[in-house]
Amino acid sequence: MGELDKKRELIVESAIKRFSHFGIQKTTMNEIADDISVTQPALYYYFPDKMTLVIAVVERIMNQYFEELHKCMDGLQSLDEEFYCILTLRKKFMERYFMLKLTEATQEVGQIHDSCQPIMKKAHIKEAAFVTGLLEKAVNNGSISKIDPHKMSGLYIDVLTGLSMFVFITKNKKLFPGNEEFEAILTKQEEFTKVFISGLKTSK
Amino acid sequence: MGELDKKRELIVESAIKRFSHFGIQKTTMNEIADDISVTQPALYYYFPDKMTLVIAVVERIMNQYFEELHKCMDGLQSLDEEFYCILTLRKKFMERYFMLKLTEATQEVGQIHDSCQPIMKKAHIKEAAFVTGLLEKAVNNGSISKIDPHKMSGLYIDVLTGLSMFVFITKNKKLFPGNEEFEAILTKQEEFTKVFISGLKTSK
DNA sequence: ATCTGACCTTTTTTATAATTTGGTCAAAAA
DNA sequence: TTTTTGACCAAATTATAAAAAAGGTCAGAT
Repeated sequence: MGELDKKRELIVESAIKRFSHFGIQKTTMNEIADDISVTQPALYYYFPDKMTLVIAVVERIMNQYFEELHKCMDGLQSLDEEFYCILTLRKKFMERYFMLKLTEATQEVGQIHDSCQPIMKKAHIKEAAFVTGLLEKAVNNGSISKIDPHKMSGLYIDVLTGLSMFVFITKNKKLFPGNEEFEAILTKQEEFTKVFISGLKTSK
Repeated sequence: MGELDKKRELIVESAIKRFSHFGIQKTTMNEIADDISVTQPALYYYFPDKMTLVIAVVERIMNQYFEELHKCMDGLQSLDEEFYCILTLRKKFMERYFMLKLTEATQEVGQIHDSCQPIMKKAHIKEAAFVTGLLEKAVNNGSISKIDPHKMSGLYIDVLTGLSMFVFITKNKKLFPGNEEFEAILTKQEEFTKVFISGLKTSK
């Protein structure tokens, strides 16, 4: 890793910290510049604009997610275990990066968030493909019936996301969701997963 | 029905029309007064404030929903048919009364919407109880396994609502959702319902 | 190749005035 | 007595303009 990439890393790390805590909108390029003890124009030597930096940050987070996803999946056998692992990891990342509003439960439509859309879509497809893989394995196992893995993985992830939004919107009268909200989400998702897997065993 | 109630009806009907089209916030008491050809203070003889009128409107809508729900349920046998009927009716009402934002997919927290919360909660409980009844019947039928009807009905409705929010938030870049969005919601809900019912047959 | 100070333009914030809206009340009309 | 009105008020909303802050550029220093 060259000196240039090393500095880029430094910038991204500072950005992740500030974005996670204050949100993207409330973080200025000046603050990030101060963090790494350079003037603000120096930042623009490494990232042409804020949008590019945001994308780099989101990309890094999603990569980390998939890295941990593969790691925690190690040694698991049943679909139940695997799905539970996904739910837990999702909760972890949702709590950690809630302020980035990547699932944009709000509709403060900044062009910044629009720029994240392609990368989030890519991540969504990747995650769906991963779940599809798990389902295909289970089908071949014979542990579930011959459903359409692609279709079912999409449905599964959409419901998970939908349940998150449901809890955030209906129970989130406070400014920020607390541990209770994240726990409520996980509980609902677990309940759903149980029935869902049962359904996959006999469906069609 | 006395003369007083008749006029109240008139006011509520005008309010429903304007609320459905322009939303609650963008409808003024003056406009409603004009609709029924009286001055604005006359309105306050029938409803002490706007909040009370809004509640009357929402109550009327929910009553209509449950009335139609019972009606369209007539003669249906299987859980599949009954759930499909619910989905269709939900779509109908969601399309018709979207502008009231009763599920508040937005977080424009007006005290007006807060005042609707109790009545919406009541309606939610009522709907959940209704679905619970369907599930109990199915359990006694033997058409599904001995699950917890109360818990499963809550889960089912939460997922339905979550899927609505999911589509609205992720696909609604336009100001208003169109027919495509409502269709997308219905499709997802149908797919989910299929697996869900399968799951109920073998769960636990 | 990396960084800075000076500079520019566009957004966002702030402060303030104008308007609208929800709501009240004494008195008139029915 | 029941219903409606015109006149009125206070709070919320909107409109406008000024001030500040933000993103971004660039020639030149290191």
